[in-house]
Amino acid sequence: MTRRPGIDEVARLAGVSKSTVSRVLNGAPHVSARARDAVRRAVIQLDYTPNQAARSLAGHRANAIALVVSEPSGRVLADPFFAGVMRGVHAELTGHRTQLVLMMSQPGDVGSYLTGGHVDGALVISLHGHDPLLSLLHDNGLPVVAGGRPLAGGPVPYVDSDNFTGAMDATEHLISLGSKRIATIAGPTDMAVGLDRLSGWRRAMSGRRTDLVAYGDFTPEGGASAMTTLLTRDPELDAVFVAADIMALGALQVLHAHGRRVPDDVAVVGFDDSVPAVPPLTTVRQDVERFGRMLTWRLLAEIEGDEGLPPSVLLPTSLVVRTSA
Amino acid sequence: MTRRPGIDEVARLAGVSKSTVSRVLNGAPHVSARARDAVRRAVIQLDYTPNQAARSLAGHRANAIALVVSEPSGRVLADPFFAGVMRGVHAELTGHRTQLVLMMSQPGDVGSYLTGGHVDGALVISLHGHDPLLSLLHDNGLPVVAGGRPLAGGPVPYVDSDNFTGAMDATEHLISLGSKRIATIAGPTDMAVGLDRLSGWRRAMSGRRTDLVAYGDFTPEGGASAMTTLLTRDPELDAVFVAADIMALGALQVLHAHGRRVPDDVAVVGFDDSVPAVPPLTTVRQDVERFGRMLTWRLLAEIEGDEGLPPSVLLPTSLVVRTSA
DNA sequence: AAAACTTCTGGGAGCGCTCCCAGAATCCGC
DNA sequence: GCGGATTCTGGGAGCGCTCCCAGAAGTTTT
Repeated sequence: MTRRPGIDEVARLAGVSKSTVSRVLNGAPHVSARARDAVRRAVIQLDYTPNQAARSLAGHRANAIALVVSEPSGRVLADPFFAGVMRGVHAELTGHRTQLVLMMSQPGDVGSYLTGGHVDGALVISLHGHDPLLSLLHDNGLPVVAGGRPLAGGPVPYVDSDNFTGAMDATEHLISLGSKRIATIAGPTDMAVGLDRLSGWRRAMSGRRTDLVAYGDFTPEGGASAMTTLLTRDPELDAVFVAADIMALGALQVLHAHGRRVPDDVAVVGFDDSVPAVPPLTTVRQDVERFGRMLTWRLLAEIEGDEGLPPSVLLPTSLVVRTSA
Repeated sequence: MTRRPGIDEVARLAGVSKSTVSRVLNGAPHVSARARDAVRRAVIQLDYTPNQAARSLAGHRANAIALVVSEPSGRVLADPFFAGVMRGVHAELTGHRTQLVLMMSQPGDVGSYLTGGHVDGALVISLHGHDPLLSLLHDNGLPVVAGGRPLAGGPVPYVDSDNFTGAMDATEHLISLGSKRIATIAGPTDMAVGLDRLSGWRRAMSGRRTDLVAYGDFTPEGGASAMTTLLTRDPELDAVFVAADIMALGALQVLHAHGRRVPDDVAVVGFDDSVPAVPPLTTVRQDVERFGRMLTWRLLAEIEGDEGLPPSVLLPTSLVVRTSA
C-alpha cells in the first residue's frame, strides 16, 4: 500500500497553497481559472482522494447519513419494500459525496452514537409504537426524517405513502366485485402503516360487518397464520384485503392448502406491488423508490437548513388490477 | 445542540491525563483499576462519545467496512438472499465498533474511494464477470473478501455456497421422481453462482439430453421469460430446476398461465429457500445469514492480520422437499 | 541495599484537512 | 489617476483524538 498523497503534495505540484486546493475541492468561490485547472490536473496526476476523517474533523461535518432500521429482528431487511427504499436513497445520494451508514437499532443503543456527531442526519424507518429514538435524536439537534408516519406524533418530518386511501381503494374494489364477506389481514397495530391501512378498510366497509380482522407482522408466516384464523372464524368469507403483498404470499398458500380457488372462491387484494404470485396479485402500488428518494431529499434539505420545507409528505398510491381480485 | 464533551473534559473530571482516558477507551493494558473506574464514571457522567473522525485521523483506522454491491441496477437489493447476508454481516459486526457503509458500485467509480483509506476493508458481493474491482482493491492493499466465488480467480479470499452440489442434488431429486424431460433456468453466465448451478445440473443430467437450458437474471421477470422460452422449445417438458427461488416465482406464474399444474404436469425445484410460493417450493436451502457472518468474520480476521486463515470457504447446502417436486 | 525490571502515567507531536484572517492583485467609478 | 471595493491567495491555528517517549512508582532479583 503506497502512501496516499496529501493535500500539500497536490498544492506543491499545482504550485498553489493548501488553501487554494481546498477551495477547488469544495467548489468555493474566488478561485482563478488558472489555479483551478492546475489543481484539477494535479489531483488527477496524483490520483488524490481527500481523507474523509480529516475533512470531517476539521469541517465539523461527517459527510454521512445513517439509515436506521428500528427493528431488532432485521425482518424489514427481507422486505422488498425496504430494498426499494434503499435503492431510492442511494439514487438520491449519488453526486452528494455523502456516505450511507446502515444501522440496525436495538432500542437504546444507537442514540448516543448518532447524536455523537458521527453522521449529519438520520433516516429512521420501520418505527414501532412510541419508540423514543426519534425525539431523542430531534432533541439533540440531529436532522431526522422518518420513513412512515411516527405513531407518537411529534415535530419530526416524515414521508409516507397514502396508506389510508390505498386501503380504501382496494377494499372498494372488492366491494364493487360483489364480494359479501370481506376480511382483512392487517399489519402490526404499533405501526402507523398497520393502523392506517386498517382504517382505510374500515372506512370502505362502513355499513358492513367489520369483525373479520386478523393481524400479521408483515412476514409471509404472519400472513399465513392470520389467514388460517380468518378461515376458521368464517369459512364462507369470499374476499380478503391483505395489508402487504409479502403477507399475501403466506395467505395464498393457506388458501390453496384449504382448497379455495383465487379469485373464484376468495378474492385477494394486496398492498405494495412488491411480489409476483400465483395468481398475479391485484394490489395497491406505491412507488417505493420514489419514497426513498423523497426521504433522502428531505433529509439533505434539512441538513442544509433550507427554509420553507413541507413538514411532511404523503405519496399517492394506485390500484393495480390483476387476476387475484 | 449542546457542545459534545471532549476527551480532555473526561480526563479532567476523572483526574487523569488524556492518554489514560484513551487507554481505557481502547482497552489498552497498563492501566490501574482505580484510573479505569474513574474514567468509566466520568464517561457515563458526561455521556461522552468519542469522535470517530478524530479517532480515524489519529489512529489511521477508519473503523468501518464497506459492503459493496457490484451491481449498477440495484437488483440485488431486492433479493432476499442479499437481505439475509446483510443480517448476517450486521450480526457479526455487533460488538466490533465497526460501522457498515453500504455502496453500490457503478464500475470504476468506487475504487478510489475505497482505496482512499475511508474504510478498513471491503466485502464485495454480486460480482459480475471479470470486474477489475477486486484486483484493484487487492493491489492497493485493502483487505477484501468476496461473497461468491469471483469468476476471474485471483488471490482474493471468498465465501460461497456449494452451488454445484446443491444444484446436483436438486436435479437428482427430479430424476428420482421419474421426470423425463428436465429443463433448467440458469442464472447469468457472467457470475460463478450462475455457472456453478448450471454445472451441477449438467453433472446430474449426464447421459440425458441437456439442451433444455434457458437463462434468467435472478429476477422474477427473467424467470418468467426463460420459462416461456422453455415451454416453446419443448411443450412436453415435465420438470425444471430453477437456479433461484426468486426466478421460480416468475416461472410458476408462466406455468400456471399455460395451464400446467405443479407438480403434476411439471415438477419445479428452486434454489435459496427464500420465498413462499404456491405450491410451496422444493428447493435447495443455503444458510444466508451464516454466509454473511462468515464473510464478515473472514474480513475482520484479514484486517487484524490473522495468520493461517483458510483462503476460501464453501458452505454446505441441503435439499428441502416440499410440494413443487 | 542497590540494580534491574515491570507497571503505570503524563506530555506533546502529529494525523490531513477546513476556515479565518490579513495581505496582494485586480477592478471600478468619477 | 487614485481611493475604495472586489477578487484572489497564502499562512497558520485548530478539529479531537492516538501513540510514542520518557519519567515516576512499584516489584523483583542479586
